[in-house]
Amino acid sequence: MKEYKSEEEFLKDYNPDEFKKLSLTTDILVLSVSSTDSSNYRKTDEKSMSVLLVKRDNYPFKDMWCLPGGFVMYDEDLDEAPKRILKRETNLDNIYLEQLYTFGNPNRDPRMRIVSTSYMSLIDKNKLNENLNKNASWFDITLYEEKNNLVTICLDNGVDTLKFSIKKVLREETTDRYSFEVVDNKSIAFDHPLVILAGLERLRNKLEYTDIVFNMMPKYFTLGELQKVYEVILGKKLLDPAFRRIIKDKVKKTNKMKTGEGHRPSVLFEYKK
Amino acid sequence: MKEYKSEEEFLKDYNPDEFKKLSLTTDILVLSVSSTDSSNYRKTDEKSMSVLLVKRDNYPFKDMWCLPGGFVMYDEDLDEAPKRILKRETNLDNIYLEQLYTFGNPNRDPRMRIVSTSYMSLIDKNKLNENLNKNASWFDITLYEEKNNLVTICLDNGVDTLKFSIKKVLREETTDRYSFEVVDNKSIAFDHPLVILAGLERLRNKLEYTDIVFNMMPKYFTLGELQKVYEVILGKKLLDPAFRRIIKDKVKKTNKMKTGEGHRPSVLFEYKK
DNA sequence: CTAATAGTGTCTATTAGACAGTATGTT
DNA sequence: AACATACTGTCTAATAGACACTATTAG
Repeated sequence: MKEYKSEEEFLKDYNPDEFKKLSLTTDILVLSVSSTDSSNYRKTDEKSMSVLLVKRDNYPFKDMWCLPGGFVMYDEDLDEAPKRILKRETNLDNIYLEQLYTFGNPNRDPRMRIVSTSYMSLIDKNKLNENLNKNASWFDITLYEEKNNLVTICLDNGVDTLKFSIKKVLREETTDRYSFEVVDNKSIAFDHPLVILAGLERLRNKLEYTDIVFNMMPKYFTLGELQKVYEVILGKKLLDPAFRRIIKDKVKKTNKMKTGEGHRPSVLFEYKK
Repeated sequence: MKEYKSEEEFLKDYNPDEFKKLSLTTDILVLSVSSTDSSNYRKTDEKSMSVLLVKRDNYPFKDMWCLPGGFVMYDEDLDEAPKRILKRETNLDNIYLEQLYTFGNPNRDPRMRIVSTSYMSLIDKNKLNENLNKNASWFDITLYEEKNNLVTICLDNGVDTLKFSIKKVLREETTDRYSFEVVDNKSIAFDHPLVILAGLERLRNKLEYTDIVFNMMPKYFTLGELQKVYEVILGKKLLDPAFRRIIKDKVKKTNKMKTGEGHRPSVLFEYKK
């Protein structure tokens, strides 16, 4: 190994191709909450989680649905890539984004070696007024609970239904060593089932110890609405008094009311930092 | 854009250099617990967190300390790279590893664009019997609590003392959007202060809802030892009865005892899955 | 005996879970 | 009036925090 006298000298002589380079992409799991209009005028809307998918118009996985994503540019900050792509797909800026996980199986893309850093984004759907890219669509998420470490996720946009299963595999003798394996997937491209599952779990965990949920809420909301969002993320019903105790320090009462719902009006709240 | 009839045809024609490729490395935060012998023969050893650093023998950052790491090979699974590097540095297999975060600032490495996926590893130091690589050394960690979002970390291996500070910066109006910025660092290479801080926080959080801590423990341990490990990770004292309530379902009593400590002997426990 | 840690009993304070009740709009 | 949700009071169960006490070894 040659000896250098200074970092400058070393850098001048450095061969950047000593190790074969690879490609880096980013995939964005955009999550939101959907309301499905109730048939009964009195009943409040049912809510469900939804994820933004785009239809691939080119190979590989042509005509399949996948998470929005793209290549990270050589000079681009890793955190900027998902922002750029989100802007392209939703025409929105300043959206909540957090890094989820980096997937690096050598065979995850048929083209070549591509490592992908996934991000999770939470948005309030009401913010996009017809700004959605034409090839993008919201899919409602149904998560079937795990029997012997198998999770099945069903996505539905009213036209297409995508269904896949993921198996949680204990790898070694050490504690806390799970890997996830897609066992049944003909409907969604790449390893995106893993991204979706990882994101849903992250969201569920962060719900209790962060204020992350307010990124999915409009500025003003009723506690009933907020509770329904909690319930759909956690996948279980909550008792009213318990829920109100938990969130009482996170929200601020306004003097606005939501009326015209076929029942007693409710006070609108806003997020209190 | 050319139309292809099949994925095979597309792949045959695919230009892998459409986007400029980059390099991917991995950095491993190896954490363990150190005991510093007490002067008083009766007193139990003080414990502290420790991190494994290696001295760089080449540019860039020549002669500075940094986390063990290296390039991810083109054909290598991302998860395999840290295993390989850990084997090289500690000669140990089957060690707990989890992915931490991927750092992708374009200027984080002076050589070229290098994105780095960091991993956290937890080990029981007793497992390495002189197997440590010569250029590697354990540094005790002291974490000075944050005043106005500033964290200072001090690392000490008995010879060198490394000190740096990290500032937590609220980025935008959205909830839960922090970025971290190294404000004072002349002692440790790359953006490794961020990796260390991220890992310590991850460990602290996971302590309460996982069994991750047992990766740092020997097969048999006393509850006093386990409690000291909890205390050094959390940075605060715990009350005995409360601690024993919390871990009672995670440990199994053995019929072994630890004696000769200058005070009442204690029962040895082992991890119960 | 003393110093030091091991280990337990119990009281209290806080938090979580459950249920029942009252309130108030729309149709 | 009936329905559906809004909102609250209160009891109980479970958990967390605190303190005090006993136990047991080496020296």
